[in-house]
Amino acid sequence: MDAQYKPHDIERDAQEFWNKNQCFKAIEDASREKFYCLSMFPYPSGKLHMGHVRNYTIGDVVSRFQRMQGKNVLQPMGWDAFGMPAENAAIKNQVPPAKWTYENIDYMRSQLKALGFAYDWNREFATCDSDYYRWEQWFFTKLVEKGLVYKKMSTVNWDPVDQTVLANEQVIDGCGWRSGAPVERKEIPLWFLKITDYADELLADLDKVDWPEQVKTMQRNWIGKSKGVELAFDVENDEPLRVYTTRPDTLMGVTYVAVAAGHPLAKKAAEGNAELAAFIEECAQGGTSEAELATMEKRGMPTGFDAVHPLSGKRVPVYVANFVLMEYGTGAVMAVPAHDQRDWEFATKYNLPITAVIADENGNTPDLSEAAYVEHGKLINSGEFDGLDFQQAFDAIAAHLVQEGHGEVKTNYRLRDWGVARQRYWGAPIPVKYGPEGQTVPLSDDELPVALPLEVTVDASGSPLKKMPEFSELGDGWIRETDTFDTFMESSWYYARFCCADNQDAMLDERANYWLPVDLYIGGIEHAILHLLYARFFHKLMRDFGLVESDEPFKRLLTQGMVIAETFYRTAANGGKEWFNPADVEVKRDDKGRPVSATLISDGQPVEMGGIEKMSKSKNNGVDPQSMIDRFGADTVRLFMMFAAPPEQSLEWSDSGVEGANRFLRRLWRLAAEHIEAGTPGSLDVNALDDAQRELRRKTHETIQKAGDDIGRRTTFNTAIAAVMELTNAISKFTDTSPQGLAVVREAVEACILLLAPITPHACHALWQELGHDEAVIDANWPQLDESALARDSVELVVQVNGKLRARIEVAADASKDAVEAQAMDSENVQRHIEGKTVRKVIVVPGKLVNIVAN
RNA sequence: GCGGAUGUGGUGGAAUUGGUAGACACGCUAGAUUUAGGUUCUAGUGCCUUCGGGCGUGGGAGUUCAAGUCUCCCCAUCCGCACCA
Repeated sequence: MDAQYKPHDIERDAQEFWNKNQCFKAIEDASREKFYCLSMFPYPSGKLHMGHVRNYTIGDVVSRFQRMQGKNVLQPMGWDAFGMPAENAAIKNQVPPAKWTYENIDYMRSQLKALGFAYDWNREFATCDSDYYRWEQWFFTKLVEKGLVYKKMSTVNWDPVDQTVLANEQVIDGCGWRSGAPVERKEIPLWFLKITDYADELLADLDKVDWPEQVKTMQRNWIGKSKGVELAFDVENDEPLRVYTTRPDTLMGVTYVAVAAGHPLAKKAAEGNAELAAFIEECAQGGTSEAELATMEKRGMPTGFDAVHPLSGKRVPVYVANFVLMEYGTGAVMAVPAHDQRDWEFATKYNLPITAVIADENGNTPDLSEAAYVEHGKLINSGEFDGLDFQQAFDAIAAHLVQEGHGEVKTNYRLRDWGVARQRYWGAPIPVKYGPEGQTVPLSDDELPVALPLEVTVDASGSPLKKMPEFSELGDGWIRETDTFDTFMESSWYYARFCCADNQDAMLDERANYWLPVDLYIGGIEHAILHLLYARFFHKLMRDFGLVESDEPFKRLLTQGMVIAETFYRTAANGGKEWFNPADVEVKRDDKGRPVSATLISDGQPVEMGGIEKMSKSKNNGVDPQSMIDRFGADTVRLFMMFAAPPEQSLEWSDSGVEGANRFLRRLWRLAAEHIEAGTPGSLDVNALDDAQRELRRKTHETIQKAGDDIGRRTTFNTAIAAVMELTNAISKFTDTSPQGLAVVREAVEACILLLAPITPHACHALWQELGHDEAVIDANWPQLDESALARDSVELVVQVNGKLRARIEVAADASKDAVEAQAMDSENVQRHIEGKTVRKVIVVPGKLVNIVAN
């Protein structure tokens, strides 16, 4: 055996072996338990970043672990290939998006292969392949037929200079990113999917999945089911204003009503009011993102109309307000400034009356001088409803409104229908055509697929499809829809297509029901709401069309944290910051190891330390995975990634941490080499071991137990690795080279290799062969725990006096409580600390501690 | 603004069910061997200390024999907010 650890040779050989033998080709087999492990597929942006490496290493570790548990494992990989960056690259470099995308895929595939991931590459596809998106188009036409799709006006960011729709990301400080012009909100007709039809089921089925509780909470809040009342304020000579409220108990506190700038009543009021018309126009300024709308300055203007309060009959003014949006709910809200903070701020600003109708916890009128009182409480100033609590008031007022024909109890959702149309080129064309008489018709099966033309010129002025008559004009006055699908459409069902990616005749087949649901889905926490909710929705749609049998796509979810790194910069003369990559910077430390300064290696001059941030291009703190693979090998990168932090937390990149991971692998290699050198072990006789041999063997089996639990149940790979490191440290200290000594070491070394095999598969592949095994380590079973090896004759307990550690005692494992207590009391240091005191109580926690309470 | 999370030595982190705070690693200090393959090995390393011990898990209160862990309040940072993927 080569005493040197040579990662590049080892990794090349192992990968060749896996390739040649098609080791990771997954075949459906109803007689075997399946395990479908999926990592969120990447957008082919150019090259892998550390976030990808982390994501895919987690998936690979779990896949290989499950394989060693005897499962039939599917781990596929593909490409989320449609999206804006390809169009941006096209504008910048005059390269067609398709060419750019497929070249990126080729490079990134080679990087994934270099990392040794156990993917079934036979199932690979890119979402921009027409073989993939054709089924999405087909399915969309079925949804149209079933009435789950509709078209309605919707607000988009409009760049008035470039005459194009902007994504929220392209709006910087309220201005278009290319033109710099102030962005406007514009209404255009768009296609929507009725996700709200499934709101209740999407909410209820969260109870069926094994997901992190915080993700489920986020989804529940996003769906936002609420029970309230929709009620009407009459308006003279006009339609009644309909509003929704979850607080009908505060209805008597309404002092004004606010409508959206686009509301018909606002438009009517503006007809004879130039000032109001100007204000309404101003309300169209700015972007559409919720964060922007929620944080902008709340402004309003009276319409001159009054609304009639449905309970009191009193008149309240109707305002136009910039924070009320036409497309959410009814486009109008009732305002209760005493009990809603936003209404309070608005009323304070415009000197509108504030009327308290809910008493505080002492039954008094709440103090409203600084803020609204938003808690529930008993009603006041509400006439016949005074004294009722929240629920009583809700019911009584709702009943009253229903009786008068002024309202109804209604369940509302915060969730809005999914707008799936994009005015962009690089996406799947929406399969719809429009007739000369204004007909809207989904394409028939024989008109599908609609292939996206690949040779195009992309510029900043809107979708090129609109300018391609050969695409959009169908003859006889018929034209094709030129909008494309939101890329969330493709990522909403790719996990199912992996089950039968080669099927040319159907979207899915029975193989999908063998593999689905995905047993473990791994990806970034940033997808906690949108992607995961859309995919769950799509799965239920497919189920209702008989394409899949399960209710949920992802049984278990692991949300990984970000990869972050130190940033370094210099401030330029103009005040701007120049960012330097950590690879080009040297950090100096004081004798306690604290970083004190940093210098740029190339010029030796100091740079500022800018704190630890998410790896990004803008801060230039990304570490290139490829350079790390070139330097240390894939196993070192994988090991560091899994060891540096638990998967759900953010992971701080550390060069010395990577060196440490590499050092460990070299040590492991040497340990195996020295063991082989030491001679042939005897056959292990567990009844003939001395104390030291039994102790090492116990450590081996404790490690087997812990590593299996950590990887399989807890997915805390870092602690599994730490446990194996402890075992290797124990092996290093164990110098017994007798036949039984060597046999115990052999068992320990094999355990290390098997336990690490999912994490550092190349090195373990080679070491397993060196130890003389014929089978490859990927086909080995996870090591078997021998419970009897864990047994101890005696255990160490700690003894506390009043909760403070005062002594340690060694007691027989089966010692009685009384015996333990007596031995604890016997201890010299304990006696010293209870001297002069009375022992009030002694608590014995078996196997753990004794606490003596004395005063 | 709303929703979700995080906070432990010089650093990353461990402590799984309320029961020994700091496993494992990085860094640093000292020493040894010399270091052809980004050497290796040994010892030390939370802070303070009168060497008895005291203090210590973002800050403040509380529950308990016992709190990093449970409850309440506060602070800081990060993620998402529907057209980034």
